[in-house]
Amino acid sequence: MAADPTTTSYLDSLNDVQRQAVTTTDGPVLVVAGPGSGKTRVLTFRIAHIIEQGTAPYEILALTFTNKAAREMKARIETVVGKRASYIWAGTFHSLFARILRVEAQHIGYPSNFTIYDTDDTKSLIGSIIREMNLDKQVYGANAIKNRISSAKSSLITPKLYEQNEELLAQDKLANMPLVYKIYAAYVGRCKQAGAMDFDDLLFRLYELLQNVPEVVEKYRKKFKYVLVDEFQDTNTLQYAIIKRLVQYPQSPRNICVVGDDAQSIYAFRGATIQNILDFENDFGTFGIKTFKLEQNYRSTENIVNTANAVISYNKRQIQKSIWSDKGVGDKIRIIKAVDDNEEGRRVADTILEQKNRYHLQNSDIAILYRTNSQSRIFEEYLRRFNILYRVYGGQSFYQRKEVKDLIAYLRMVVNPNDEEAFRRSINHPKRGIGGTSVAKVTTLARQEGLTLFEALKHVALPNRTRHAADGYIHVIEKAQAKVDSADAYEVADMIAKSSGLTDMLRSDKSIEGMARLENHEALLDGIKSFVEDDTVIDTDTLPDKSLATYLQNIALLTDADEGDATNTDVVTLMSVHAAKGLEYKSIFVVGLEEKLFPSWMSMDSLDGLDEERRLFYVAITRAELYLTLSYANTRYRYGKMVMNEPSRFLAEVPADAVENTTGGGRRSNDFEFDKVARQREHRARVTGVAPRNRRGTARFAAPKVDPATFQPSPTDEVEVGRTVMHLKFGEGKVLHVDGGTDNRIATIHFSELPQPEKRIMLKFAKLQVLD
DNA sequence: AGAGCGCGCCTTTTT
DNA sequence: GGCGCGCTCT
Repeated sequence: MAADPTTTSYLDSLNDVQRQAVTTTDGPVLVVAGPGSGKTRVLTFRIAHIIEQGTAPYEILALTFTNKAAREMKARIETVVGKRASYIWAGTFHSLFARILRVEAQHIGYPSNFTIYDTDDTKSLIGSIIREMNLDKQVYGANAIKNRISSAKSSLITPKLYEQNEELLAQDKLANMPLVYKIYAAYVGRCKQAGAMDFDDLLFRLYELLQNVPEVVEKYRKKFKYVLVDEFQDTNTLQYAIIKRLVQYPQSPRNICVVGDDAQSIYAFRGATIQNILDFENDFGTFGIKTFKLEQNYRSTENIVNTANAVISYNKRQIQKSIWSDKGVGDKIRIIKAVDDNEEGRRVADTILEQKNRYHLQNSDIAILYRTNSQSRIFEEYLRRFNILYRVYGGQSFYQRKEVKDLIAYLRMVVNPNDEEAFRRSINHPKRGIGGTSVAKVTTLARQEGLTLFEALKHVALPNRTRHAADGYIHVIEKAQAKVDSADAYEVADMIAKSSGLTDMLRSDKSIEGMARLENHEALLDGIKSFVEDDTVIDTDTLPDKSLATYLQNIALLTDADEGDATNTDVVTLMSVHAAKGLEYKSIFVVGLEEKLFPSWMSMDSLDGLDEERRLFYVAITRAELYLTLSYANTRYRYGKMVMNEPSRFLAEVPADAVENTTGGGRRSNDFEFDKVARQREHRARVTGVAPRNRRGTARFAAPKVDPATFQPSPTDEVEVGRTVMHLKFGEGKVLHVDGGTDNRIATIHFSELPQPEKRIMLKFAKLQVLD
């Protein structure tokens, strides 16, 4: 196709290697991309280029590591190719595969309403199995077994293969857990029976599907003309096997592009292997593989890039490349030495204030990165005292909170009554007098008769009073089930919140924590409501699905980082180094640089472990554009005990000439004074109950821009091109365009108050008031 | 069956 | 230091 003006304009903004990586669309391509080298630009332009050349967007599969990365990518492609971008199959492995499995589940004996078990469900189910097998749970730790099962699945090892694998059996014997293979088999059976898949199953079951059902694999091979994989260094054996299944077959065009950086591989702990990059070169070597190395770093100053290079050179095994920058030497790296974790927190907050003043930085230019999520607390404390707004990513997500999971358990029961973990969670919560003994009876009957727990509950012999309670529970679930096809997710959820007694139970708890729980409970209902009312078009090739089942599958794959940034965007970011991958900030603080913390004590006994920690440190420092500050404390509290730590070995690997000269220890004379005042303030806050809790608040769901009381939705046939309309959430907007079928009209509306003003709105769900 | 108390474990990192 | 689990008593 001849280059039209738009085509050339985006290609012009790339350097030579980038442009080649973009325009070499056909055949296998490996892009090795250093930090800040424009990897995302290449990926997005490449997809845009493929579309410009005439491929339909829905024929492109783009696998990213996080939902956020996928969303960003789509938004950026949209600026080149327009609205068509929304049809691209871009998302995480887990979310896109769940979407396929929902359609194809029947081929592998699963309902399309399958439940997704999260980590808690998995652990709890493994716990039940251990108990039922009468094993000592001191010896058989649920966590260890979960990891064992997870890595088996990630390496394509079924229970059957596990049982035949001498090496794995020997390892288990050595760990005093010779029966892991039996637990694994039982676990897989129970998941299947419950109509549930854990995170690994979303990959593994899809792999099985592609392996065993020819018409399905045909269908998706035909559908996906181009496949792209971001962060390829973090894929595991199973993920790569799926990719190969899709693109590696006779007569395949092998239009596969993987982008990655071996130096940024930080997920070996969950089965990711750099081996995939090497294998990729072998697997596609005979099919004219093209390799491009992006080595110019456009993000960071020379000081930062040189430091990163120096640090990573301590790792022996790596793909040769030389990352360079021409952004000038830049500021020296600062190192904060603190006597304890408190001082570390205070001095980091102090430095943030100083940088904001000196360099005119916004809060949003700054991030604090730590090795473990538990380190966030102390920084939160001092940022709060200094009146610096912040947001913590990671840790417990909203949907992991107990009170939220309690209501979700009921919703899961409604959608999939076979869901064993949802049953256990909801059966006696709120308390209705069905305790351990009764549940044990139910479980026994279920095992004997091969029934699900919910079925068994209906038939099991129980004392009168308990029988009555059980019938009440069954009624709550079944009444909601009767409604689930005719009502939307919110109506069902609202009904069950009341009929289960959950709302009443939370209302009666007047303690501060109780009120926070009630708030979260209500926030969940609000969230479901906005899911139902959300009338923007996301995946236009499928009709919007407001069912409870869809809602549940959506939230199961949400992580904390995906949740709304809607309210206040000028905040300092706090997160783990892992969560920071792919992001960049003008100023970065890497904190807690101590032996046994960073590198983690868990990884210190192996060279591979240490290498991965070093790559993690490499990822951390390469997030910085202009300013990099490293900090450590000589002592800190861990499990309530004071521990002493040596400074991290990684600090010694930072070149001395890149570091700012700090003469004289750096203690300020008023440090102690400040401490005293601050402590008193903190104490007062605790006593009066104003102490900050619930760090993420409930504002996660965007507040309506319009007063709902005066808002009057107009009939949708009044929505026409050129009219000014009011939307409950997006405010005032102008209708640019209306399309779609008669029974599904879609309006394109420009909302001037939004950062991305153009929205596509489905009129059949729309809440719009026509103003003139 | 449920409330209350003490013990022990936890902390890597995430979809 | 805090949470979850199990034991014991009612």
